[in-house]
Amino acid sequence: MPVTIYDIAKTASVGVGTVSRVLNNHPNVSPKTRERVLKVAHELNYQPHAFAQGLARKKTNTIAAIIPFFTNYFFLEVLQGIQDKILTLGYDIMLYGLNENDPEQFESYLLRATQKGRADGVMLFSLRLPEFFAQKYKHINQPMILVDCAHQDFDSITVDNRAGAYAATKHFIDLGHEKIGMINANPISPPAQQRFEGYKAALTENGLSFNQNFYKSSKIMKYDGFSREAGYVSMMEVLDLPKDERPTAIFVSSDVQAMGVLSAMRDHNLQAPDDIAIVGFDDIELAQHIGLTTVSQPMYEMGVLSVGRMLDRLANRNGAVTHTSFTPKLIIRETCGQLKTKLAAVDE
Amino acid sequence: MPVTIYDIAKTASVGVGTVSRVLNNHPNVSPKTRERVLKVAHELNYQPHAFAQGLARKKTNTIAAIIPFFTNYFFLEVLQGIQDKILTLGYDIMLYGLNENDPEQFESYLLRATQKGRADGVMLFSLRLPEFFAQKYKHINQPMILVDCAHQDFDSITVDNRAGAYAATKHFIDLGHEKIGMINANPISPPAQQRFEGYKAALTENGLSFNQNFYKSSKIMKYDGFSREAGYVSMMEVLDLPKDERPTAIFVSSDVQAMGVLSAMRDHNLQAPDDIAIVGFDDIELAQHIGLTTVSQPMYEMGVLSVGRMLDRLANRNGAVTHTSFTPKLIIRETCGQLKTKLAAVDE
DNA sequence: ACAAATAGTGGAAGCACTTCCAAATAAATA
DNA sequence: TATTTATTTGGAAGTGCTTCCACTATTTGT
Repeated sequence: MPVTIYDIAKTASVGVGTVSRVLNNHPNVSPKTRERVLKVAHELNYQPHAFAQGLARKKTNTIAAIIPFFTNYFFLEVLQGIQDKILTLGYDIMLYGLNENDPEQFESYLLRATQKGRADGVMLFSLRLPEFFAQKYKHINQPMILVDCAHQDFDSITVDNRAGAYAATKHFIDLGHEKIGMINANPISPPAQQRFEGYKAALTENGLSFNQNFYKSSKIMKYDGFSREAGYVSMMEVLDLPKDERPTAIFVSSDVQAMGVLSAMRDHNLQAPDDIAIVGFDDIELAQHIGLTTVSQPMYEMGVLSVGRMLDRLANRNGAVTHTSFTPKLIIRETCGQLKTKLAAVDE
Repeated sequence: MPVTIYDIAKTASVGVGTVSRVLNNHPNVSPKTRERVLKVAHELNYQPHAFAQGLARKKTNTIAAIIPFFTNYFFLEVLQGIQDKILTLGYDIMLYGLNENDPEQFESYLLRATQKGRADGVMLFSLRLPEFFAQKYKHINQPMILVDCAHQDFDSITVDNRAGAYAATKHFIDLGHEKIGMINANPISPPAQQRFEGYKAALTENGLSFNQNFYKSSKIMKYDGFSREAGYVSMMEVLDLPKDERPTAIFVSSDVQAMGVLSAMRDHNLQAPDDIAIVGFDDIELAQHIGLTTVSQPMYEMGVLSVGRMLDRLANRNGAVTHTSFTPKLIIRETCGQLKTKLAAVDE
């Protein structure tokens, strides 16, 4: 039933080699034969068998993507970038979506994605690569590129969390704030650490000192503390402080957390930016709906770029490992407020 | 370099047939041989070649999913359901994500997903299947199952839009509203039509008449009018009406649109539910953050079920076509307000 | 017109597996 | 113990394609 190149060969009275050559645009086949074969192929409604091609070519034309489906939808836009780029290049995407932060499931996906003959390469998103796996994997001749996470032995594309956090904090300083706090996710997460560093650097490099009372990090493990609940809890702690000991502005390490922060404020009948100014991080879709000032990452571009890296790597397996970092940019909306002086003028 | 079953066969001094039998848990292989082969396979760190298996078995163990990435993130949760279910079954997912509503891209994905030897079946999400393709496809012996869309010739899993809209509208009626409006997406979209029908039915079956002035449908083509902008524009029209001619409650055909509706209200210094009560449809993540009453679809379950259908179909290609419909349920939050009488008592 | 180079072609071998068939071995029956 | 039956086993054939090698047909040069 399914038509193969043998059927074409027979019908067009040529050899299978010739058919293959025509189909793959190899030179060295006369125009008349080429045309005849093409005609027959079309008439028979021929479709190449993907797996057979893959087997013979030792190439799957597929790349695997392991993506955390939970938290912040960061991946979604990156995925869109990848999608657009990759399909124009004739590759397909094999999707492995983690629904929760389960190391076992992660590993099983990793194993599966890296199975021989399944995909030409794998892309890993926002997931910490277990060291033992990295070691094991290095010897396999299959490229892996890391997006929003890093490992010295593999190509990576990341966002400069430190710079983003710095920009957010600096913005508060420029607005005239002096009591600037931060609500962080769980510090075991590298991005959380980096964002904290940026925050601290902005403070100290601009003549403000780091005040432990204004800094809350989460101990919640789920989603590494990048959750609405974590933000809520931390903000509640902040609001336990007497009114005049509270920070006047808070940089929150993610937009989802900022959602929780905002809820906590509402529960205390407080408003951003009037009572406390807020800046988030990520620029999830929600952010624009609620007017959250936040730090935006060029997600789509990261996706596109990561595909480029993958192809480079596929073409040249032994090139030097590269690490690319994008600088995120501050998107100013309502929750950060305006210049303090201006505000004061209006208020009083 | 890569180890094949021949390597195992040689090392274990058995034939390749035996190796294959062991690896596939066929009976008729003595315990000792089985053990020996297994041991060697493990020592050599053997991994079966996915494509070679696929070719020989005439089965890819992959299913393709064509999904619109744009609008309402409905698909995301469905995808999670699919993901969880499918991987436990040993299948992989090939992802084809449409970034925009581009028929050409859609068709190219469709072609690709249905390519011979690429996937065992394809799942189509929220996408209208072109009739010519349906006809063409029917003859291919590859299952296709439709999620959130339908076609008589293929299995489908949908949501009962009519029932959902009915429930939303009925809720307003129960709350005592009499001037109940609807802001709809573009009526060319089947779900939009169905939701409109449900709205209308609820009205007429409960002694209220349909008032053309309270109904606004969108002419916007982008996303079939399921967008924030569309909602905003329609609501602005509504708000052009003199205050006492406006509806007191509005059912909006999607949550994204409801976002726009709410913005429009804010721009007029109006609040839900105090000034106008609002109910949406979809229950996107946003909805709970902003307290939007809405109609929720069992998305995860739909994903899980769709995988089940796919496997059934894979096992029995000639069974009767099935159409499953889920009844969505009303999630009551803040934007719909409370009983009119109660409200009045508080207000005055 | 003839040799030498080139273009075009058929088909075998290989890709890494599964599966079937026949042969060999072991177990069970008489 | 001889014979039948059941269990194991090796390996060839097949899956649909690419690629290489040898061979033929066509040009080109002289």
